[in-house]
Amino acid sequence: MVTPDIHEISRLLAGSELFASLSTDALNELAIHAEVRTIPEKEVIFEKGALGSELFAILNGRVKISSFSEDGKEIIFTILESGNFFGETALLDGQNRSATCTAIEDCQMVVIEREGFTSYLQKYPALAINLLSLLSQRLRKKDEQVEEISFYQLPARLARKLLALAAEHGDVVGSRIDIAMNISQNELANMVCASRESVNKQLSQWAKDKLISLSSRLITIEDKDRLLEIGRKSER
Amino acid sequence: MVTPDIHEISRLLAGSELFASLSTDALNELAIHAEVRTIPEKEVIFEKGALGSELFAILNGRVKISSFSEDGKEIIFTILESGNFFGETALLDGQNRSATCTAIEDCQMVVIEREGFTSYLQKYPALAINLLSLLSQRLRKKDEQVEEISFYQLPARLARKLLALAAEHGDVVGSRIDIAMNISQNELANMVCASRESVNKQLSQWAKDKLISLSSRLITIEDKDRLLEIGRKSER
DNA sequence: TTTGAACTGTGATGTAGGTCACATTACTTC
DNA sequence: GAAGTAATGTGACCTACATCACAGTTCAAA
Repeated sequence: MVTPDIHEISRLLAGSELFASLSTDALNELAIHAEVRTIPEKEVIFEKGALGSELFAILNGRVKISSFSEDGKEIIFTILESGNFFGETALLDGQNRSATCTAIEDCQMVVIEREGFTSYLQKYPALAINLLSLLSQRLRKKDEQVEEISFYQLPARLARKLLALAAEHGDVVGSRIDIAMNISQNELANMVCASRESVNKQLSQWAKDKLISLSSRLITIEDKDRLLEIGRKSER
Repeated sequence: MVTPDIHEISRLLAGSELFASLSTDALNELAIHAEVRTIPEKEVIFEKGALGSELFAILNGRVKISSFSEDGKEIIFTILESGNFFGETALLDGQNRSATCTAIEDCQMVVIEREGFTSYLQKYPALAINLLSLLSQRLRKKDEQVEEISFYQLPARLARKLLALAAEHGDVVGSRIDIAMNISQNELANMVCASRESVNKQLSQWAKDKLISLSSRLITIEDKDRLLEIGRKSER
């Protein structure tokens, strides 16, 4: 665990969607309650149901937010990356962790404890209002997630997820987009509520049809328009 | 549209989960920006995609929050009643309405416009913090909704939904619980992401097995324990 | 008190996609 | 480089539920 000086932490915080709008003085004040933490790939940061009220702001690396059923099935709610934050739910409503969070790459985070944060919220209403806006957007996204699961069938869901991953985490290479996150087809299946086998078959089919190309752990979107098309039609 | 005096509105606001903790003075101040509105059964209060930034606090009656697919399928996210509020998403993140809202009974609401509300948020950080906590709880509930859809199959989903409706909106009559909301089996199906026919067949079966009893627009839970059991097992 | 319209009940049929059971390939680490 | 583990690819089979197509009921309004 590295702990740089206050001004360094303050500078790092300014890169987070949550704290971006705060003044340097305000950030310095918050930085007192913060520390920088390094987390290796595959480490579980917290588990659903656990106690805990730390807030995490990602400096670099990626994290998955997921939940597991009794018999071990996983659903991945979202993947977060540099600039995003998480852990706010348990912090704000005082209950247990609502989902499990796992590093899918080596990560660095700024970690803030509840006390520091809530007193700070009270002092800087602008932060509270910014957070309200961000939470609203998250609610909106979750509504969309529910809609996708219930309205669309697998091909549309998968096409949409690929496009969303490309937009959020992809690298544009000419007219193609690489999705090179540290994600297996199994995890991709868990994002679209489908079995690994079904996802694999659909991806293979699309690879044959030149909509995408597959190489190990890398999906490249070759024909964005046709994927968009598939994502639009085929309602359930 | 009835518009009672400020003190009356202020008194009504105090009954809302959102404003309950505010002082009388603070409520009076907010009441200036509020009006009382009466909405008849079946009226659409706002539609997904529309512009609008009013916040609604329900005084009495019930409302459904839902969304429709291209080809007319509906998914009902939640049913809200007296004491609940809605409309905050578009207000807080400044985007369009994220879902459609329809009165399922005659309703009375207190309606507050964005300007009044946001200036107020800034002035009373306690309100902001209360709202943050409530939004977190809503996020938590949405996560659960996604989990239910993807982990459980119809019987479990339906059993859980009946129990949830009973807990939130039911009337206890001896050892039974009546769910007498103004809801058709079709709408119940839309709450559990299933077809009306499947829901009907499952309900009929349970009625035969004396787990529930059905009379027109009224479902009575006769054997809560067995429903709980069904809600627990039968993972997908 | 009749007459639509909306809701409920129930069988027959179809299918998306899950599950199972492997084979093949890639990635680690010794 | 060998050996083990994790990830991918692919067919055969099965089942939960949707869809379809009615018939019977209840409700409202005329």
